Amino acid sequence: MQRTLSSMEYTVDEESIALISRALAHPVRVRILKLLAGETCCFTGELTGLIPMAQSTISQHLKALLDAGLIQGQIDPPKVKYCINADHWLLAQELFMGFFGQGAADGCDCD
Amino acid sequence: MQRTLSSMEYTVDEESIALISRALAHPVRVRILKLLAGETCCFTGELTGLIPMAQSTISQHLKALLDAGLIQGQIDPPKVKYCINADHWLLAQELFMGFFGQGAADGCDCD
DNA sequence: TTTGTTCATCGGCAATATACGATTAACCAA
DNA sequence: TTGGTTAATCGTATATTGCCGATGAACAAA
Repeated sequence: MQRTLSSMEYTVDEESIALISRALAHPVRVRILKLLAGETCCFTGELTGLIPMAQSTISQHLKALLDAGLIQGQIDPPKVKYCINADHWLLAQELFMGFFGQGAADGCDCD
Repeated sequence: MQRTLSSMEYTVDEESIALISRALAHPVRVRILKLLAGETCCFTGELTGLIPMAQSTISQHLKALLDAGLIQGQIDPPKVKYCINADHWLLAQELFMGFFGQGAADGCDCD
């Protein structure tokens, strides 16, 4: 995410929405989240069976979701369990609700 | 958005969420949407006065939002009015509500 | 027609994202 | 200790993104 040289400052919410959106910006990550949200839990190994991508690639996508705080992992050697990070999930939900809930209601004379 | 060689197919919703998320994945675009949604009505390229970026850069960001269907433009020579695309905005809202509304409620044995 | 205004698009550069195979790290079991 | 299993990380190639200045297109006004 390249930034301009000029000092452009964003609010925490703006940054948060952008950060979470980046995590959701690839359909396979949306798919993974759906799988994790549906099932109680999941191993990485099971995902490799469900998603036709290299194991390393899936691991990268999981890392992206981890970095965004949308999921969490728990080591259960030699496997790793991944699941939705409920707290952050709720925060993200509220964040997007607030964002999409704003404006666009009072019409626009472009129509 | 590079795709795997293997035939990975996604649902319409998954693709839509990824597409809209890509549009929201940069804080300046979130800011622009807030500005457009916040002001009573349409906005023009006075955005260049509010955002310390080159005019061409802002135009590119507007195009990204246009392509995602989140905003719409109306030519009013020599200016262009932009505003939230209310219809698509509502669809996006419902899409994300449905997405964030799923799962994460029935707990997870990772905790 | 000429000039001025506004916005989109082009070209170029640097940074990031995505994919893969290969390797490494961690751990259990024999 | 040795071997097997699982997942993260490394290295690399390619595609995309983001920024800018410069140019082009469209149109109103003089």
